[in-house]
Amino acid sequence: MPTPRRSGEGPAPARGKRADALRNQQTLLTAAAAVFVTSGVDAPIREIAARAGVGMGTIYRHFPTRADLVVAVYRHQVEECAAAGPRLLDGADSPFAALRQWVDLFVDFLVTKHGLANALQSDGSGFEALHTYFLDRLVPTCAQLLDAAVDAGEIRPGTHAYELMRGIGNLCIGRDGDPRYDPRRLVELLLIGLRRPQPS
Amino acid sequence: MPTPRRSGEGPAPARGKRADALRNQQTLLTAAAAVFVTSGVDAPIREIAARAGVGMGTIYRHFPTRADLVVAVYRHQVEECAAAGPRLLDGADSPFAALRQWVDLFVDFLVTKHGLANALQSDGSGFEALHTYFLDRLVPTCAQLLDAAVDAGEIRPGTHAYELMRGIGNLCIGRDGDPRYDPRRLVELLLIGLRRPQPS
DNA sequence: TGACAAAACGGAACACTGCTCCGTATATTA
DNA sequence: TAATATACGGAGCAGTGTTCCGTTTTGTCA
Repeated sequence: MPTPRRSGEGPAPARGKRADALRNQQTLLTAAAAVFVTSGVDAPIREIAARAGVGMGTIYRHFPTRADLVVAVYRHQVEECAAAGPRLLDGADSPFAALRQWVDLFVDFLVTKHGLANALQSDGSGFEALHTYFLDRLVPTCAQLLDAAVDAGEIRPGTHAYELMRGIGNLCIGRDGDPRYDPRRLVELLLIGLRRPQPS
Repeated sequence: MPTPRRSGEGPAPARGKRADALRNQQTLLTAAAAVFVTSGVDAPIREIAARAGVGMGTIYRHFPTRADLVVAVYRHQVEECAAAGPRLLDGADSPFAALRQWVDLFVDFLVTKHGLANALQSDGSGFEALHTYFLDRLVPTCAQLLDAAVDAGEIRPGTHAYELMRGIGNLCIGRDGDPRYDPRRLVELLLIGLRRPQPS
């Protein structure tokens, strides 16, 4: 019955993989999540492997680049964030309010992940894919909210979702816990800057 | 005559240093500047040493941390930027215009230095001093411009220069040359966000 | 069940980088 | 010129990313 037939190629077969491989993949995700919390997303690979009780080879086999691992760990939350856009658009008082709420969501996500915002913009070796995944996944949602706010006349047109997302991500970079620097305040400033001068 | 007496301690004696030491220090600055352009401010120390034709020990003796070297290379430009504040305040049409011009100056400086903005916020080992120097040097100037604009009623009070500077610095982080991301546009948005809703 | 092939594992080993340490070379002074 | 303080050079250690291959485990089939 568990015929491992795989007609096409597709992104996520997960069929035909050996039981130990599946087990280890899960173990690695759990270990990585834990290590990310304590040591940040750029923790030594060895540390994650040790935590999971596997060898270095295993980690690289499952997650060829660091970005693959980070994406896997945070995939759920990113997808959730992407999905929240339309919902907020429906529920909020105005498109701009929805945009603001959504941005808050995104910022909350970033600031609670030690070093993630940094990694997102890092020009380091294994992080491009991370950058790409986040942007690919979230820019469309952001664009939808942005467009709605433009259509409603609440904000000036001309700003691209890609640029805004990167800007917000950038503002979230920093040693966490500095009371003199709160990304939220600056992000708020950025959003205010988007507004139409006069409500027409 | 060149009595090497040094009464106190002070920051910059530079007296009594051997001729070769002085020469090497200069050579290192030149080499570092060149390497920073091609390989970024986080180029391998070995590369800089090789370029200068000196050993590793020499570089560490003159510049104990990476930040010391980076600061030394860019000191002139940073001081210049700090000094430009008052001048702009005098010459511009309004304090806000002066602030904008000054920010432009700062952004221009950052975006033309490969990886400098990154390093400024890096939580890496040898970069804290860099962060500190830039902020110590530029925050007062920024605060002066900010206060003037507040006093003139052009912008809302409540924003701190430190936070603004860090935000601007953060926005300048990124792989340079991405046509879809222009720090200047976002910085402009930030400045617009600072303005008073109604010119009172 | 037992044997065999494919899949997966583990970790030694290599490369690269930051940084230190100390024997050697050079400048300065008397 | 001799003596001494300074400065130099680079080998060497430590931490990390990444690869490679001999060994082990799993799944299959007779």
